[in-house]
Amino acid sequence: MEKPRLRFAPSPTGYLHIGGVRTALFNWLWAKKTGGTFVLRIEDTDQERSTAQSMKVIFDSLKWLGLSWDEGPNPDGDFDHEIGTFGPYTQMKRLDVYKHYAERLIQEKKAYRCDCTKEDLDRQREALKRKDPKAQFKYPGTCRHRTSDPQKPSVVRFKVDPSGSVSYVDKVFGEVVTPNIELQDFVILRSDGVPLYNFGAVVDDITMHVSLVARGRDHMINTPQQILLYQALGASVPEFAHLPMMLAQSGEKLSKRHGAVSVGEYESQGYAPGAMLNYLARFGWSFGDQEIFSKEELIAAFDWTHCGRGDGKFDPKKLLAVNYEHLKSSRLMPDAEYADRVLGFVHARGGLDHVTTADVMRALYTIRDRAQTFVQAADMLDPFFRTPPVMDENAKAKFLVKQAAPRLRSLRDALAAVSDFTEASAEACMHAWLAEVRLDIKAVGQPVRVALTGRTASPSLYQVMFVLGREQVCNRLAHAADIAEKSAT
RNA sequence: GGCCCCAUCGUCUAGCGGCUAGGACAUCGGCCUCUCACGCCGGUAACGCGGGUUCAAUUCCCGCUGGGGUCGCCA
Repeated sequence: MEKPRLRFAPSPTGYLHIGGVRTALFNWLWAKKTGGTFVLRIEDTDQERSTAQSMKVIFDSLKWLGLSWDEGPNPDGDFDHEIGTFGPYTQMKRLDVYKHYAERLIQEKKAYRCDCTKEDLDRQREALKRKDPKAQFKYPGTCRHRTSDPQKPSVVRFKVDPSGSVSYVDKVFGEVVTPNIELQDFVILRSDGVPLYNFGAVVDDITMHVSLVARGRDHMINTPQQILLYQALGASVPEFAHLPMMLAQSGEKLSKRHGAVSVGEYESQGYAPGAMLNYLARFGWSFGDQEIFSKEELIAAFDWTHCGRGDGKFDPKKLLAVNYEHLKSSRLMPDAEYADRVLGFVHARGGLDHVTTADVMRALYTIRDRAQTFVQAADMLDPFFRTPPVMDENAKAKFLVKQAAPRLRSLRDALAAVSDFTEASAEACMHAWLAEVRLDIKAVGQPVRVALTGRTASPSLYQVMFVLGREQVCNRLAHAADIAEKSAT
């Protein structure tokens, strides 16, 4: 079998949607698995909505996710830079290509110019609706057998033979048959020479030798028209794989109304790209009971036969759980990568610019299995690096009370005498001290925790002590004792 | 409304004629415990309905119902 060529063809009209990412991912996975080619093409023919900024967002998101493309625009260089055989793949730079193919179809009488105006058609549509509300409007073929007025602006329409039918075997849905009678003479080129989706995509997929088109099920309706175009242009028809939709919890189309839907939001909320990919891959695809995958495992396991056909609902809670699986210590992410990623979130908290990767590495083990996101992780790390730690007012009021002051001082004195300050020696020291002052750890644990971290929840006290170091621990205990002293209670 | 697609726990899913219908997330108990988590143990929870086919249907066929997609000089 020849190596497949796949593509992801988003239009730059906003952020990169997680539904789009799933489409990109399935294409990418199959290309990686088969040694095929993954092409990125920007479909910017909707000039009203396309922006250079959202094109950049697409590049950035794809790069963050690690979904690298083999051919397509090079965002790091000049857009005119050629990569591989083709490129850059932005449709607005290929207008003459579409025009050429459209011209050919006209020559061969497979398409014709039509100068019916949009207003005319709208009027006809409404008139029909008034006469028979249930009737379906189709272009009546007004210009099919006449020569359009060259003075008037005209579109190019593709002739559809109403007899016969189009059929193809979808890699996910199986055989799909559409009678041509359901179709109509559709527009392939606008009056301004810009191609419409169906035509642009087909011409591009032909010239870019795309052999498998995998896209959302919302495009399934376009496939018959596109196949007709392939045939009319004498090109071989690619394979198709349509993916079921990812809907919001409400069952509606996923949109901003239903919470975060753009890749960028998840990035800034502290999700790992691998987790995002893992969740999306397992959505509508399965591999026995396995839920957690590295990228490599995904590539090895992916196939089309285990793609489901039913639409699904996006579940942010499960995504969060999958993210935790990727963040906790495991084969999925080495400490160094974790530290690298979380450092940015630490710095983003402000006032912690001095913190280095090495600092994070030292404290990492205390929080790695506790944080679900990098944002949470950075928050947990905060007390280690900020001196004095930010005091939670409620924690202070509840635990740094008068009674605690002498205890904190006494403990400080005990810890100050420990020579080799480790997790174990700190623990041993504290136990000895507890025995000496005849207190239960439950009586002093929280005051100590608040003294050291400013919070009522933290990693193990001894881990915190070890990471902070003896001097910091003693200072913080003394500082907290002073606060407790002045407490009203 | 026409055309098209789909249908197993709340959610993502396994199942491809015979299973106590399995897993994961969520949820609810319990254990662990210096706090919060983590972890561990256990529970609740699904084959939409009606006809067929068959010795036997979650599984195959038909209808219904429900959900979704799409009906542009958007993609």
